[in-house]
Amino acid sequence: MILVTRLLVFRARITTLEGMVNPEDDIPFFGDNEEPVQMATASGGIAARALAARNRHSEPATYLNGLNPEQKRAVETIDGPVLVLAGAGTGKTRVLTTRIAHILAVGKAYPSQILSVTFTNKAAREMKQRIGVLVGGAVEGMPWLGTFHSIGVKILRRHAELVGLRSDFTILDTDDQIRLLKQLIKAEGLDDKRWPARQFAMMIDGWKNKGLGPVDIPEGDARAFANGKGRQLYEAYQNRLKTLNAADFGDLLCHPIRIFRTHPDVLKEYHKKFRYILVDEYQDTNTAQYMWLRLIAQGSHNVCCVGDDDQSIYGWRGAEVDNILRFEKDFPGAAVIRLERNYRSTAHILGAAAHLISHNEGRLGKTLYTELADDEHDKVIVHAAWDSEEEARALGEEIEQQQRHGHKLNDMAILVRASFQMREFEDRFVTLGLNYRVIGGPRFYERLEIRDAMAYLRVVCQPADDLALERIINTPKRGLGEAAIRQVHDYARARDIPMLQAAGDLIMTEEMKPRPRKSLTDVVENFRRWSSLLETMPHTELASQILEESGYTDMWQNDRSADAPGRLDNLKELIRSMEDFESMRAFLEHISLVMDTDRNENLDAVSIMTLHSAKGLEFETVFLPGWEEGLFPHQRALDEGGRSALEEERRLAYVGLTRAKINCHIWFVSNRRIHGMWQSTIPSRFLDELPSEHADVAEPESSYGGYGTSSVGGGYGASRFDKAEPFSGSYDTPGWRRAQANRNDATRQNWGSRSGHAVERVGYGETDSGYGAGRTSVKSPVIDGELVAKSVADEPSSFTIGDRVFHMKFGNGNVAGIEGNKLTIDFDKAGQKRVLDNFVDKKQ
DNA sequence: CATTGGAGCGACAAA
DNA sequence: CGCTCCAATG
Repeated sequence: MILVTRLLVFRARITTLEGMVNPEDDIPFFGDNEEPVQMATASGGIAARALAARNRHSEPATYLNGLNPEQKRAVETIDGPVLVLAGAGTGKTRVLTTRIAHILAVGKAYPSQILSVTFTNKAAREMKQRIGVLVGGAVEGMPWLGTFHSIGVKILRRHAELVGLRSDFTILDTDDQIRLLKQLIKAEGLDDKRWPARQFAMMIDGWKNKGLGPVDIPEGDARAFANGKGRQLYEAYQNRLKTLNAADFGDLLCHPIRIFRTHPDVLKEYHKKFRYILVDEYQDTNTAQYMWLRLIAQGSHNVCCVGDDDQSIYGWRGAEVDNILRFEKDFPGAAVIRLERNYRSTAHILGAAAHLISHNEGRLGKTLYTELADDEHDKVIVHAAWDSEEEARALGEEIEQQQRHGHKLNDMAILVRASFQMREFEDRFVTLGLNYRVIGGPRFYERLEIRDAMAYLRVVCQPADDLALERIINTPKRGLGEAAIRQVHDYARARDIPMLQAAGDLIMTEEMKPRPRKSLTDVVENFRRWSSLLETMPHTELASQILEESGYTDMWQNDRSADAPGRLDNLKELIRSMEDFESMRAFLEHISLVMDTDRNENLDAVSIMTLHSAKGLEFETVFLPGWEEGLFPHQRALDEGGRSALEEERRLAYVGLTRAKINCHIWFVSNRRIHGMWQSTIPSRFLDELPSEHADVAEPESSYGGYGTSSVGGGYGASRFDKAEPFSGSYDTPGWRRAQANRNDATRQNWGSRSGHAVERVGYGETDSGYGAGRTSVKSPVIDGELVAKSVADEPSSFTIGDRVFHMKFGNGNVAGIEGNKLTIDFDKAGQKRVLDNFVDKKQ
């Protein structure tokens, strides 16, 4: 009852607002979904109640309670440009959401007049949910809360015709993009092996990240691909997209920018529209996003960007940390607010992270502090494991241990550098029966059968979608082979019409052989019928009808292979998930933009995800496996990117550490399988950047220990880590120094001796000695003049077929084949394996 | 035209 | 290792 009263008061307040707003300022925009919203609904909301309370007693709003002075300032400074430099765990999201609540509460804007941009769908979802807590149902009136891409689509659909598209354009994913590019490269008469479409797709992505169209790209870039045909191909690609009525991810930003620039009247609408602009993760904006934002922000100047330069991890995607550094120049008079009090992590975790990140040079420099005492908490713990299998096993045991101590699986996460690391954990957890959830891993919508089904739906919704048609025109098999498809394709290209239309024309002629002609007629008629049902039949029903009538479900039912039933299940799941959308088009748009599905929200499960997708999240316990040179920092960063790439890797490590609230466990292994071959690895340099006051090495003898006891070929002696002393100062022999200088070799090989005595752990004395400048030639690691390993065989292998050999992991075996320095060995116990010759000893 | 097997190759991160 | 592409066969 009391609640109801408060809501009424709040509602009254909103009504007043309506009165206050100059009608001119609120030009009805897109109508339907943007009616002025009733802010408080049955669910109420803190801000709503707070405001109600304030109205009665003139008290400060309670939603501001509990904010520290800086946070409060960031929330209340709503007019003019504001830059919030918010370190990890300093309540960034809270500031953003409270700020929105505040803007609404003081009546400065309608929910629909706030533009709020995030990077990931997850962040958008979370923000929406948290705003909902504050302002209740008013959040439903915020159509402009979303990712750059989803907001870009929304704008583009409204003005598609200004860039030569129709508003029902298709959004192509990377896969479609590559297939299309491959066609174009071939059509140009180029060798698609020499000029891989994948690489060209990346170049185009890069250009679009900078907001460059075909005419804008630098001459050098244009020449770099396909014998100087780069620009021409890019142009052809854009033209083809137009014909296909399609846009790729980059276009979702670039097209709106072009529209804003060429149509000031359109831009003006948005200037009036967006009274307040908020941007999350500003350090990750790329040039295109930055331009987009600046164009829009010219209107109100009420732009608030929140970011942390230490968490900039998307440089490879074109992010410009500069954007955050030059904010004050771009928006003169900007208020800059620093949030440095960390509410998330223990002092140990914070201390470890801070020390690590201090090795970076290019940063604004913030000092995070916490008021949590650290004497009762564990340090960051570093574990060593023999290989990735054992890493998974030990990590699994650690999780079970935690579980026995009453910790929820939901509070634990495994954060990996690269997604291929995930599988090992999944395998292990399946055998353990441990619940896990993979976030952003191999995704539902990337499965073959799902993509096929989607292709059918795409053609029905958007008949010009040739890529989709080509995908399924002969799936299931209908006798429309390469020849027939080419015929349709050529016919279509010659007349510049969509393939489906071409097919429709072609079957009326005598040009085709009878058999394919009959099949093609069926296809064309089917699609015509399905399209005509689009407006009348419920979309889920239509979808299952399409899959039935096309013979697609039959195809899998007749399939005797083991995974066919699973695929049928997935198709059912696809149809089921369509129910949540109001139309087939809405469904298609959703999945092209947000590929992630997290079902089973209420299941208690460990999360497995990449470090990149972990940004913004937090967990009680965080596991960070795979801290080895070459994996983390990643080899490509070491080889190509120089110092800045390495610093980005370090920021990634920083992000990983700062996800943890209480416990943080790091793992490194000495053997990892890369490309199916076992390679020896050395611990990541980042481990040496953890200060010993905040990081400990796990005792090898603890419950998960037993490194040397691999099941295969076991009993080859003590663990190499028995005497590991990771944080014990530096080694200083000449050979050690040379080894360090050379450690940027393409392959990290067999460090230390193989005879079982203590391993020489990397003890970088000074941080800048081992890497950075001066990598002129690639050499193999050398210890005291002895060549330890080499990645490329420049001389014949010293082994011959039939040699009896011994391998650390697999035990004894016979050499069965030799290719360069790669040996195929029949092991007595482990079967046939391929290994590098450095890892086996010849027996006399 | 479809199926099959083998060679060859490749890979980081995401909307 | 796992995928795609190609050539050789049914």
